[in-house]
Amino acid sequence: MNRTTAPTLHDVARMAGVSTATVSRCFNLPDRVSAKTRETVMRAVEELGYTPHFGGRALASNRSNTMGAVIPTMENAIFARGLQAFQETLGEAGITLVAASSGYDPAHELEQIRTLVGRGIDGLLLIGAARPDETYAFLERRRIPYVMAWSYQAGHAGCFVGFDNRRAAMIITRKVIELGHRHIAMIAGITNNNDRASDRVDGVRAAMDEAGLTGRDLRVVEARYSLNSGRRACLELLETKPHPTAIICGNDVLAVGAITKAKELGLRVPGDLSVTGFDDIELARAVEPKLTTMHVPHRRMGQAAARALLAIRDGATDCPGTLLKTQLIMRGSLAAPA
Amino acid sequence: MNRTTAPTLHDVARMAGVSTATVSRCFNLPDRVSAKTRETVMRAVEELGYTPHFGGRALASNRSNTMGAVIPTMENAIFARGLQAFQETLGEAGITLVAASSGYDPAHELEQIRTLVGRGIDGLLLIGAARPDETYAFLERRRIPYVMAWSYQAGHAGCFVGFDNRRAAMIITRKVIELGHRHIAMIAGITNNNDRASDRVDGVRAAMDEAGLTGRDLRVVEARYSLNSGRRACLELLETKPHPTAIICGNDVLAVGAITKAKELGLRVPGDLSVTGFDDIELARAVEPKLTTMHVPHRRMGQAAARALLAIRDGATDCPGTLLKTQLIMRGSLAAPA
DNA sequence: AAAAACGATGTAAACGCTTGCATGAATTAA
DNA sequence: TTAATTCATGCAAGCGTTTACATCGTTTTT
Repeated sequence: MNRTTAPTLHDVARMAGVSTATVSRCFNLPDRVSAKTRETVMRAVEELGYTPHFGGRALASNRSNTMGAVIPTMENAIFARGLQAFQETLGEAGITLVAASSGYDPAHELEQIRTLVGRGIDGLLLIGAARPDETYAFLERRRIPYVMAWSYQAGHAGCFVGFDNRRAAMIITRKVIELGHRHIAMIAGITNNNDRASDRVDGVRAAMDEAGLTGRDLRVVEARYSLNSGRRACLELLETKPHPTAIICGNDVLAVGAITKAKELGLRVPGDLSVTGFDDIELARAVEPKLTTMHVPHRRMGQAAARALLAIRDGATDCPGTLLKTQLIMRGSLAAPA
Repeated sequence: MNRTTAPTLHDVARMAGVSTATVSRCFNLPDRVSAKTRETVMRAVEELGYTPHFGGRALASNRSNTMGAVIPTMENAIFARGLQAFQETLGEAGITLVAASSGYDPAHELEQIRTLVGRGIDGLLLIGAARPDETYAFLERRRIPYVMAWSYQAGHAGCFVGFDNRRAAMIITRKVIELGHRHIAMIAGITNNNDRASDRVDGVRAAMDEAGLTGRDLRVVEARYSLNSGRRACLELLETKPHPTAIICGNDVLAVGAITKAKELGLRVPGDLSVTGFDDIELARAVEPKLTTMHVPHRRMGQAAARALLAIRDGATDCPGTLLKTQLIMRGSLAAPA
């Protein structure tokens, strides 16, 4: 036995005393092989420590059993969690994940997509819908099945597995207004090239309109995804008069940053200032007061995305997209104004 | 993915009026081809929209330009952050990342490693050193270069890119003792199959010994990686007399859980109870009081791991491992006992 | 001017696997 | 008993690339 090179189908076949075809079938169509033979083969597989060679497999079957994902960054807990679930679900189906990150840059995203496609993926997970036509054109030309997560744009072509960011933001804003707040401010994520962030701003605006409050009553500051940006943005909002009595944040991290800053400035939360988040990550329950936020089912989204991609692979013709529900979670950081 | 229409090397060769070998060389050894020919070939490549087929390439060259990573879970911020940096550094070198997760289960880790190896990776990132001999044997037999991150076991074979968990835990414990604490407890991560967690416990014990405190003075409770587990563990520790005056936690998440529980129970932190963390994730600065913790350079670790793997790929013979430094960050959650 | 060296290109054999088709044995139907 | 059917397995032709090795002009050396 040659110990220096990986064992091949051939080695297994020889050891088990069968043909390579039979060994191959043991892996791919187990019920086409008699139980006895299968057992012999599997014993040889064990003994040799055989693992199928990806290249050979991809070449012969025209399938890579690999799916790609390009997300903004794994450092953001919501994507990390979604990606984890995506990978787990894929793994159950024998698919491995190839991952890349775009750093929120559409040009870089396209570059990453190109690389993954060249690597031979059977499907692709993307985040949101805001990207240049060029990217969509590339995907169409190469016939790569893809799903977009975290968004759900009814008018947009393609397959979505996400939720209605705008509507969710409306719901949380309605609650804020219902409690009596009139001076409302928003700390939004960076909206450039980010439909999730901009939809949330739109949603807040829409709810204000609906309640007869004018856009002038809403001050919006954009901030990068970090506690410190949230703190800075909060400070900026509190420097001008009249103070807002409630700050609606585009995500939990910004909200927690805002809360800590507000407390540092001697404000009571929610007594003097209410703050709301969005996402419901673990952080939301670590801060005092606990964060009132919009719960997003990140894990379920990752799972659903994986299932959608698997369905397409298995021949689903129409888009097996999913519109997920979010849920308003009332905790301590939102109350009626003083 | 429709590969039946994808152009092949052959198509390019025919169009350019050369052999497939020449086309291949245009990609891999451009200076072995005359400028004129190369230009003709590249024009054909452009026109056909040709992209090399990954499977064929991997099969023929026995190289994939792909590296793998098997981490416990991406949902843990420290791994997500390290993986992100790992992927970025790899990307700069034209390598793509294939990712899988083990869920902290050694058997599952081996399974994932098998899959990735079968997929044809040129190198592998693993977390920690605690895994069965079988796994190491497999890697050796398949001659897969690998590095282990988050740990640094001097006596252990293999290449480490990590830090000394034991020593770091000693340092933070010394500080706790130095401030006057004598009744100390620890909330550790699950130590089973986790050398980072068990090294941290060892470190705490060692520092206690060093100070002449007996092991009896240290109560250790293990807890899963979640806020709630930290809360439960904290409660458990506070139910028995004498109360500890300081709780050393194996990671920040547990520490934050402990702090929130302590505050709920009406204890002042750090007045009645000091709490320390480990990792220094963003959460550590979101809680009140801010967490005294051991800073771990997760991103630098991911980068260093990528660089080590690239060095090995490029022929480095001795292990290009790295021992990273951690740093004690004093914030508000640790003070002298009342 | 002949010999040697070189450079550009082509030839063809792998690489490890899947799969349509063929084969032959075992089972069932007639 | 014979023919038809089923089932397990083997045979062998690819799949798209890379890469020794061979080939054949061209240049350099002697």
